[in-house]
Amino acid sequence: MEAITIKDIAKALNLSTSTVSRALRNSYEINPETKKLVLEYAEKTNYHPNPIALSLKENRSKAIGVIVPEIANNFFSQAINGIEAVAYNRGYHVVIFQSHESCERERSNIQHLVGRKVDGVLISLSGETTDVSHLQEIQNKGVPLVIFDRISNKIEANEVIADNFQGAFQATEHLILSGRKKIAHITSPSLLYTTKERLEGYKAALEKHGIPFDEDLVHYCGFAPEEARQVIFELLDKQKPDAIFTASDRLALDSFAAVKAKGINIPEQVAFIGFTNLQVAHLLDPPLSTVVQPAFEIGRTAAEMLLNTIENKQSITAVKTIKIPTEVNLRTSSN
Amino acid sequence: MEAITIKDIAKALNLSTSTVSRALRNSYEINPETKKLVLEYAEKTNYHPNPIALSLKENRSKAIGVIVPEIANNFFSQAINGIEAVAYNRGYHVVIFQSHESCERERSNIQHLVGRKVDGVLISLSGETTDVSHLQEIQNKGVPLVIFDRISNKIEANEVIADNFQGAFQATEHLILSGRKKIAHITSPSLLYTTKERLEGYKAALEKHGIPFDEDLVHYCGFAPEEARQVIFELLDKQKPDAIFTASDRLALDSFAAVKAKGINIPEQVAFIGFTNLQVAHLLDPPLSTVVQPAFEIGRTAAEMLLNTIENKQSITAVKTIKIPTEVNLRTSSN
DNA sequence: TTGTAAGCGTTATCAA
DNA sequence: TTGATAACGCTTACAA
Repeated sequence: MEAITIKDIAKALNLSTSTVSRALRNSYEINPETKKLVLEYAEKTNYHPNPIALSLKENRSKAIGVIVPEIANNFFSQAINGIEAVAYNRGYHVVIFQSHESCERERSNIQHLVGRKVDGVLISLSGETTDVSHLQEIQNKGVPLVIFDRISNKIEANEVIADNFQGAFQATEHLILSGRKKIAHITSPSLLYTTKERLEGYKAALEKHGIPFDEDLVHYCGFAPEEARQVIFELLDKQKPDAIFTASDRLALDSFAAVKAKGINIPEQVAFIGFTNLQVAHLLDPPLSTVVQPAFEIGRTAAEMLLNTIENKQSITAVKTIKIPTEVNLRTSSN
Repeated sequence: MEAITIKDIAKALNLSTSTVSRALRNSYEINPETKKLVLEYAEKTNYHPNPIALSLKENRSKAIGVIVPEIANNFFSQAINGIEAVAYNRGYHVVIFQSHESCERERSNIQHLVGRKVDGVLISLSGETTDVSHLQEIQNKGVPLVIFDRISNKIEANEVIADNFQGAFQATEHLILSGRKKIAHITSPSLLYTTKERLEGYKAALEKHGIPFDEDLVHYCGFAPEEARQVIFELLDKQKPDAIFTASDRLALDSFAAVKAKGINIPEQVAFIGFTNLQVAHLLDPPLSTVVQPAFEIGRTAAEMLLNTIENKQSITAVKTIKIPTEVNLRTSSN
């Protein structure tokens, strides 16, 4: 039941391994009949080249590594879906790791992937990552790299992100146009690039409509489960906003739940809109308006960019950033 | 910037590769000083053994393969999370594939994984898989295998599943105890093992409470997006149930949305409970009672079982099935 | 057109 | 205690 090798074929057909190898790969420098013989035998015995031997020889693995903060997250699992779709079509494997929002773990993941000789790396940075030397190292080693969604301005790399500025602008403007003036922004840790971009979009919308920016209305939340709830309660007590713009699935749901728990009416007293990839936003009570990051599309695009770089269709040094538009879904209680 | 190898160390220290190798692995048959020298140099140059060369030599990869129908699914992404947690702790990599509910794709995934010499496979069957010969083949090859959640009775293998019977029983009984008599069951394709078990639980609860089983109240839904909606509309028109018990996230949401779209009051006219891993069930309008499959736990358990088999802590032939209890969350509009 | 041999990085066997 | 050599499966100069 052991897998058949080129040696076995060679022995069976009284040929040398190199002849068999040639028959299997090239078409030139080989007698068509020999070739036919080999191919038939290979077919019959269900021969498949050993990818590990190939990796060792060619120093590549036909695999790409993916590092995300968490798999069990709508955005990331959808992005992985997009990545996998492209990789599969182009004959690559996907090796997935989670950083669990830990920079230490992220470094270790990178080490593993490099050791495994992956042909390229797709990464969305952990919420903790400020030092990006581990990424610079793999760039120096010539390993193609694409950063998606959670990018960093500390490193020059190919990037794919949602248009966070635009999404945040639209979300905020939507709240303003529906008559809100005191719009809170509950968002992710301040060092994330996406956080900054969204804040800019939020500010730009306020400015456009002549509403002064009040930094007490902006709250940064870590990834601890109870944190958002505390922040919201405090916010509701002190700043008393008439609208909340949240930056992620988790923040949207935690805020939503916290506001309801306080017995505050949504959207009469506090209107909501969130950056989320929830698929049930329209079924919530009341339905939640959302700004959606096209996760699948982001994954797809990032994977394509990476594979193009790997296959030298794109220069490894020509760094660029692709922005994918967000989608706004406005929902009212009536529909 | 190329990775350093044993050869490099040997050359630098004027030793043979075998001595270096020994210094790095064994402690015996080696001069402590030589060993120290090698280890120091290895440390200094940041030497890491090439896992690909090791794989080729030892015919194993320190990687496990995971095949799930879809990654972008709460249940599966949480299960993968559990798998990854265990694998990481025990020094294994996780290679993930999706079958996209296609048996063909599943076979191809298995081929890839076997080719890659993964040390074991974790799989949750596609909704289409009836012929399990591809699984039997890898068993014959001696590749450790654990099937989780979507198992099959056509193959003897290690399995980890939720207690679907118990969960379905509790769900149905809950509806009965709240006064419902005409309880519909919207469920997955009939050939899934989980579907059968849930149906049994449903029937058992009806029987216990003297309600005759009516097969017109049971509807099997494929994975097409619009299918559930159609089924629900028809069901509402013809059978007019006073309660619905659904079998998955998707079916719960689609049914929920369809019933609301019909302008039917939940739960007054139709009560709901679903087998889901939604994290927002309590925020829906009205809150949705759920039977939760402990996805993370299932993944964790399956991965542990697999790694124990791989590392020979468990015989590969001693096949067993582990059932993980489900959790029931009852929710009413008032809380 | 085909075969021989070296090499990818490592370990195991045997000899020194 | 150390070193030379073969082997894992494959490709590719180079030789025949």
